[in-house]
Amino acid sequence: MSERRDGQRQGERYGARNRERPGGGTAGPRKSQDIFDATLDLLAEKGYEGLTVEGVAQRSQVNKTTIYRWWPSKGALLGAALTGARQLDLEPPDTGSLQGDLEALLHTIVTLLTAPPASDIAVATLGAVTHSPELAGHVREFFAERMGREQPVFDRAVARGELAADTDPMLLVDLLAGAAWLRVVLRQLPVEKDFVPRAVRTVLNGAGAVTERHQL
Amino acid sequence: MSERRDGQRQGERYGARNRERPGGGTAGPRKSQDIFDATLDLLAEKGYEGLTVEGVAQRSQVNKTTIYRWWPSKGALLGAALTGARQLDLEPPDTGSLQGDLEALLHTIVTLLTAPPASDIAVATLGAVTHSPELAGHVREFFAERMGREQPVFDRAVARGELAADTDPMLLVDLLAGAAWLRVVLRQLPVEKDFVPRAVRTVLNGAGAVTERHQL
DNA sequence: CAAATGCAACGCAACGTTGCGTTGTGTTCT
DNA sequence: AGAACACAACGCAACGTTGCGTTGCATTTG
Repeated sequence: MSERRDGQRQGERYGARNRERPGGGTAGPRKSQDIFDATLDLLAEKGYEGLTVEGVAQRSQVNKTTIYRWWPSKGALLGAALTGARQLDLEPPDTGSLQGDLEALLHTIVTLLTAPPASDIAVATLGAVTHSPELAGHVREFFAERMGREQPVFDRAVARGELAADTDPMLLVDLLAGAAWLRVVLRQLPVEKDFVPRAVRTVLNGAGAVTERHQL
Repeated sequence: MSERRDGQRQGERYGARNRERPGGGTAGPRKSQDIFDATLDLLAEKGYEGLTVEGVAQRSQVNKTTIYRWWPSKGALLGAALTGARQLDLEPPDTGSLQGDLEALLHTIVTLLTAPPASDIAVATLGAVTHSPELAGHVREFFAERMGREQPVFDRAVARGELAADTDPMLLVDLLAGAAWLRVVLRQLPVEKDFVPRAVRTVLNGAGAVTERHQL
């Protein structure tokens, strides 16, 4: 039932991304933005299974033939819609300390996974990875690109002496982000207030008791 | 002839009434085991979306009506099938040290997520959590029960002085298991040989550089 | 004009449901 | 004991519905 209850995607609707038809860049239907909006809206509302091409066509005021002429499948359509979605663009932080950066990073992730309407899109998309190889490819690229953008956080930390130079940044990110995913989606437990600082502290300082600490 | 053959025992279909049958086990259709097997097989083969009730009926040599008489939906059927699946029962380890236990635990998880055929079932099931609230409930219970069974690992570690008494065990498990999930499913990267020991070492000792370590 | 879109219909598969007949296994009644 | 019965479970066939993805042809639009 809910109609356009979002309202923040609208602003960037005319972002001129797919508008270059004559020039010959990225092609797409004339109303591609409407189609993408409808796709993400419906994904958020009904999940990946409930997302239907015919539903998208109806909401975006487009014939379903048009959609099929440009994208061969539901996965491809969603992939294209996500590519244009700025909602998942998270700026990597720079707070001055590694702990601060990681806390900001994890906090952003938790927010993305819990705060509607972005959370509906994010959770449904990541959950659909196991169903659509096409989507899986997009998600893989997304994570790879994100990792690249987060690299400076760790470079700075090494420069500050907060991190051993041979540390694997991806492992740290995976530990933190993975814990958030597991907690929110699989365990379906609320994220306590201190989840973020505790997780970061554990990853940085360890949970080991006060026994010996082998120096490097 | 009497024509009251069906439709009146709706109330006692699933749930409470699954008692003694000739087989002596938990009941359902006579060939429930065949049905469950077919369900998990097809799930592994085609994923959650490709899993169809009619496919299960065909493979298990049962009419689809029979399946619908006992389970109202695909999610319910899969939930029932998973309940009987012993493949996901992982014995919590007891190696003598916390590090050893956690490595064993994480190794089991990584194996479960990567080694067919169990991995197909596990990945598809966990991925389907975002699509079926019914399944989500089962998964939540599964994780809760697992956490309970893993508790002794941490109790022993505290007793040995390897872990501060106020440590949150679930956080450690979530960090490790979440990282595995993210690495395997979302990033779709291979798990390196030393992933397990490195992850455990990070969680126990921290990734912080050799600066000061605040002593408790 | 030509490309893009609209439209209507199609075959296909799976959904979930229904009515009715059949099987199998106990129970009861001579 | 053996025939008759009761009843739950099962099979079968068909139904209407939805969504998929496709096709041929008319119409709009730049």
